[in-house]
Amino acid sequence: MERYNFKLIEKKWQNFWEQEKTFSAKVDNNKKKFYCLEMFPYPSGRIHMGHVRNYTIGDVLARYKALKGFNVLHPMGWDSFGMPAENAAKENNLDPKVWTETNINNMKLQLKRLGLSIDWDREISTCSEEYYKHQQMFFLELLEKKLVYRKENYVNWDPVDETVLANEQVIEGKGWRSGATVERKKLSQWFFNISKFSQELLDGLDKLEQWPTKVKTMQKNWIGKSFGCEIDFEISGDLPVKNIKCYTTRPDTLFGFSFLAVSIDHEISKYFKKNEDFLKFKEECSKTGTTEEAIAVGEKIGFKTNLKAANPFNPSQKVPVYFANFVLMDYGFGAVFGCPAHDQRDFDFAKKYNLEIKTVVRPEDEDENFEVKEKAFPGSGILINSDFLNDLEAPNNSVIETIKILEERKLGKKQINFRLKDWGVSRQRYWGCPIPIAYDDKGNSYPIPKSMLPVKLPNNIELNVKGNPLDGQKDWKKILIDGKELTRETDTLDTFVCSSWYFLRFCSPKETKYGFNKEEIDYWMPVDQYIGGVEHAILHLLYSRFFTRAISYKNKDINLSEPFNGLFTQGMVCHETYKDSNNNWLSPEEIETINGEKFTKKDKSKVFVGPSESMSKSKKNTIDPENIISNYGADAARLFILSDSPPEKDVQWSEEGIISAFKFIQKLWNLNLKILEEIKKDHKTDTDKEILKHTNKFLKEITENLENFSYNKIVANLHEIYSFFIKQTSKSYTKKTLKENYEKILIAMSPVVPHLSNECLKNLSSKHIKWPEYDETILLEKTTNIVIQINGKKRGLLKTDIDTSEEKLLEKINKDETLKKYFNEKIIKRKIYIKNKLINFII
RNA sequence: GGGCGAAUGGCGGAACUGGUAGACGCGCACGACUCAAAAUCGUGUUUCGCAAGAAGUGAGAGUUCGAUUCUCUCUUCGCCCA
Repeated sequence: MERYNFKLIEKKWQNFWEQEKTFSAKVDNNKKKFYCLEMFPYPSGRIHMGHVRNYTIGDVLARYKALKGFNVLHPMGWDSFGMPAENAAKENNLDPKVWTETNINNMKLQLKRLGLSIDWDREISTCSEEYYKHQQMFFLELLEKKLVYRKENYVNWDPVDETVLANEQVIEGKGWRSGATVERKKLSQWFFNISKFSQELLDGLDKLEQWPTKVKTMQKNWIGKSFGCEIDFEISGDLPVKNIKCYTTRPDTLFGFSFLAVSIDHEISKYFKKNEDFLKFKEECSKTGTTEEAIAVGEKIGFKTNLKAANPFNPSQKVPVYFANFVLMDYGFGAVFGCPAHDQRDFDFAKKYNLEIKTVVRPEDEDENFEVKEKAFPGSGILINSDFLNDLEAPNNSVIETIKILEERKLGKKQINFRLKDWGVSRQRYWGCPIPIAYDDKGNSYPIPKSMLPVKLPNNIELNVKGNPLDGQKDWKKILIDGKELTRETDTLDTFVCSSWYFLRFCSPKETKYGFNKEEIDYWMPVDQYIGGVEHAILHLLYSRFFTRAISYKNKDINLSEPFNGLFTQGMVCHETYKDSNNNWLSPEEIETINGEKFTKKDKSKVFVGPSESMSKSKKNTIDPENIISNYGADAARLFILSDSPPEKDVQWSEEGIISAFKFIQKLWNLNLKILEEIKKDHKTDTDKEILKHTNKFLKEITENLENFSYNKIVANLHEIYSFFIKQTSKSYTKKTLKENYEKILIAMSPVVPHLSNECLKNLSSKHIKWPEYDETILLEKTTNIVIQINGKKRGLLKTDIDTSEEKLLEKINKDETLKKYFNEKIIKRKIYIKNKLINFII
């Protein structure tokens, strides 16, 4: 048998597609469009298995839709700004630009070897001036529309490296590189007013029918709409503070009130500027990180003031006012009232400072003497010890009732609050899109005129400096606007900004006047299917949903709302983990299997096999896609990455699996050779019906599985139809039927194994390739197997004509010898007959 | 602590709106080819049992003629949030 030369054939087709520009997309108003997009990669240097899976899933869909007659847009680009480039450049003394471009070239070659149906003419890179120029323009536009503003905000500060850290660079409260304890530091930063769209972003989720509910729930929780009220607390004490406003979702627990806590940035802190103890306390607070998690996990500490807050329902009750580290200024009013019995944070705080813990809600199965002791009880129940609020059902009824009373007495008012905070986009880094702003010496900001864009990043600068390298660029920082000498902003934009509009840029990547061309986005947008990892379920997707709205805001010409009509989140690629007897991780290459047992190649010692986990360098269980493609070919890699698990779940990579896929490719090739021989002959008898039936059944199943993202089942379909055809070729058939049906099968499998399929189709001299429709009428069966159940247990199968009447079936059953023993002259109490499926006798 | 989801052979996983549990693949066993091995092809493969048969979809209950599928309780695991 001729060996299938995947290297030659895959290369041949990849060249063909490139030369013919097979996947080049053009606006065609007579054709229905399909925009298929996978999350673009960060150019780390090499593709990994996660990419292979992501892009194979997308490619199967794009190729299928193209065969279905859609005008498909399937682009690819690079999310090429960001910290890894800056870090790598620092370590190896390189220019981040050179590092990034080298990586892009390398990864592009790797992706091309996968045989993806990508329109490479639309390739974009977010670190290119042609890209970020438009991003700066958008920034200025949003600034004009007052969707961008500047304010002071906390950052994670590494005091040793003198640099700002991203949340993921803070590991257990320490800087990832220096190991120094991270501090909170206030910096003036730029913000996108995403919270203005909170309600819209929430409402929009309901329209996204083709999104996983899981992702929608996550976004809902992130936006965090809450229903509550603001309460005005009367303050007494030695300071000129009359009132403090609090936001609460649980006003019904007011009778459990035992302290009032405000953020260290609350406006009353101005009276404590000279208080040594307060300043010390403030410094203490700065040692906890800025994440919500760090604040939640960290110790709750407070600073007691001499102020007292009165309970609005009981003005004679006066409780102390504290500054507390767990109260955030940007949520509500930066002040909360403490009810220790029914909130764990308040409880911890009350325990520490010996404050009263008064129970005001009892669980339904407890009586009025119920008392909170070991931990807070935040659950639902019945109000107690609450005067006129007693016996209300908490929290549903009690919250509404309490707000009504507070409003009547003019003590507070109903308020909706969102957890979603504005998006801080300033990053104190070099390798990002410069923010097009300049300052005068008083710190006033000026937008850089659009005619002066892009603000280019300076090349070849010294990166091994403390803080932001752009800060040291004295010449670069100087700028003259309208005769005024100003200093440039040295912060760059968060890379999430780059990925918030790249899908628009893909529609018209060469447009020079603006970030996109209106006609092109009108045709292509929204993305019909977006595919990527669930790790971007919140931020990237939410920011993109914000960006399309922000661009459309106050703009008559542009009306974009949801950027991604369909979303699919694929699972991770996992692999077994290996350790040697010294508990060191071993990579799959260091291992060999002898008689089913695994040993190290080096010294033949025993290998301990651990559970399959997502591929990571630290566990050494990664597989390099490049080796896989070189050894087995792109088609085999594609086939296997799809085969074992549904795309939304994790898949386990295994040596056996890829080998099996590789063998199957060879089998398909052998089948092709056999059929090419057979169709030269002419047979007189025919078993055409069999071929027609199987082919149509296959086409029906594969089409349904493609539509439902059941790509793992497609592989099963391919195996089944192969088994049928390899047997069928030894039977008789007419030449024409064999050729026609085999051709349909080749087309149907081409989204999964495009190189092999196209080569086989070419050998058959096939033209006019389009998705083969199946014929339902061929699939109609004349007979069916009816399940015979007795008391719900399967006791036999009877082959009968389709739509057999109950009487006729009963006649048949009575004649059946093997079924007789089960009835055994017993009385049939009941019969359930489901036509063409089963009959159940209750005896 | 809260939310979401999952649990099916030795393994990955099928089973449409409640109707033949285990498709397809891996692994394993046996056979053919071979001096032999690999490759390839064929057959078998949920468990117990020689068989007839019985049990069986994380555990326990419920609804139903009938439950992997629906409801409730619990256990374990995963993801996200705190």
